[in-house]
Amino acid sequence: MPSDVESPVKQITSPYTPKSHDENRCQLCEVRACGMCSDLSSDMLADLRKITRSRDFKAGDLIFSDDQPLESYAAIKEGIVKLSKILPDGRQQTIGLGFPPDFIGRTYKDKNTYFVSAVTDVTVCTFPRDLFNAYLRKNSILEHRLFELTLNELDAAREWMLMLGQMSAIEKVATVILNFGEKMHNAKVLQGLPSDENSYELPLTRAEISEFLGLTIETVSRQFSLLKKKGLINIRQQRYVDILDREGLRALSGSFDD
Amino acid sequence: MPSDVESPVKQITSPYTPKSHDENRCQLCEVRACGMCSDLSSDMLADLRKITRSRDFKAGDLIFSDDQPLESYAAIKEGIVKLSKILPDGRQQTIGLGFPPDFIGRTYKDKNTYFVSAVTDVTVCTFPRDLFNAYLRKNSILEHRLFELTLNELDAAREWMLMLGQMSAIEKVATVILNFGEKMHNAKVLQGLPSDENSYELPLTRAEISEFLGLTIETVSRQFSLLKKKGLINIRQQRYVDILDREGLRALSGSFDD
DNA sequence: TTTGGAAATTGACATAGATCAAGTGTTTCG
DNA sequence: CGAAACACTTGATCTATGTCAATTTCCAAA
Repeated sequence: MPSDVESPVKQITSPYTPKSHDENRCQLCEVRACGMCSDLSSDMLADLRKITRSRDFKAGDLIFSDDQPLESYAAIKEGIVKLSKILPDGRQQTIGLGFPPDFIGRTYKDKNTYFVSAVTDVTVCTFPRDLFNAYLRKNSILEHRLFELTLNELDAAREWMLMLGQMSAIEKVATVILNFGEKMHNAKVLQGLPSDENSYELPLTRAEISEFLGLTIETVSRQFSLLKKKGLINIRQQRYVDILDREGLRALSGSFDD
Repeated sequence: MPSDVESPVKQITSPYTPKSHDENRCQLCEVRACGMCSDLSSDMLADLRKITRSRDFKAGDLIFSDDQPLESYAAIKEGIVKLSKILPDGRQQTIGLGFPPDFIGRTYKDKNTYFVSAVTDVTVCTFPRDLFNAYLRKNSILEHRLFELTLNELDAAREWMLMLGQMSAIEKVATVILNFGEKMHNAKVLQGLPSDENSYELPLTRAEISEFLGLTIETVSRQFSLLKKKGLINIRQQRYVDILDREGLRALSGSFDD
């Protein structure tokens, strides 16, 4: 339990990096087909595009804070973000991760109840809060899509609650190794890159994994070593994971094998 | 860790208890003003009423299972339900509680990923799945309202994640005592009953509280005794809580005092 | 009113994971 | 290239919570 309250992020970034209103921006968008815009007609997309800006963040940057009024929402085009909550004494819990094409920000509220920060370098498409909410109220196709994405997020949050409340350290770690593998694989496929499902670079440091699992760094590290000793995984240069025995991992993860 | 996999509920209930299509049912509904129907015009309400049925459950009854196809959704009119997930080896985690006027069921999916069971005797208003989804797609006012309710549920789920991941046993118990007090107070006010915010009947048994907090019955019991010894609460007949020192409780709960 | 059973409490002990401390790799930057 | 900074690992303890077991309290049915 840390004694001093530290910000979970390195710095707060500068305002909008204005970019030209490239007419083709949405057509070229990495997440056009699968994200929040996937059901929109070209006309609707053209409307929405008028209020969007592309914006870049460096790894570690704060994207949204939990205390300042939210100026905009965002859709992740590239990179990974984490959502986290912090207790008055500084204890921190990661409550979700965002991958492309996730939407971030609390629609219909002017504040988030959590921090959003960049885990890797990140590119997002931003929407000014009030304009976006107004547009959302008028466009029920977009609202429907966002509703679906929110339902998925709720399902995921509840899955993590089961993990946080009931799983042992080894089960938690086995679960994230499997989960991250899947996420990283999807992200690569989305980018059109080749990807081996059984081999990937860990997107989070041990410290970040421990914040996510509700454990300490040391415990996470010990579980990695244990899984390695059992021959279920291999780790190269601390950050590259090879899954050697997927079924064994899944059995250890305590979850259903679906 | 229990060795045998037990159903988290006593029994599965019989099918619909048909009731007459009372024209006034919706007007008289306990949760007309604050629930999912709150924004609907009388015309819309009349449409929706045609597909609804009122249905009663006894404490302990299973309402929705996580493995059978979902036949209907429901809105809670009276009573308390719990949502829970279960691991293959029987470990169970309560992932949410439902009070009037909450909506239950996974919209746009034909299965829940969790169990819903009655904690107390419960009365709900049910909607056949396919008819409701179809109606929802046509009525963006209703969909908007449900979206809002879902966003609130997501906020709540994330709040619990912080608790599950970071809080100590005493903090967890202090937090639920405060939370349940608020919930029970709201429920009473909604019913037009008198209510003392500092004195209420616990809706859950120690076993249910422990499933909610990711602790054991014994640990929960010990924390209750400890809070009593510290003079922060009093407990009568095991189920009635008096909050004697709200500020002290809140300080112990580790949360912000908002 | 008594009695049986469920729910809750309490105690003694075991242990998973936290904490504290001392390393070893890995990357960055002068 | 070397040194500093950071990320990770490993070991030795400590402690909060789980586990097992024995009561006690409460409530319902006879």
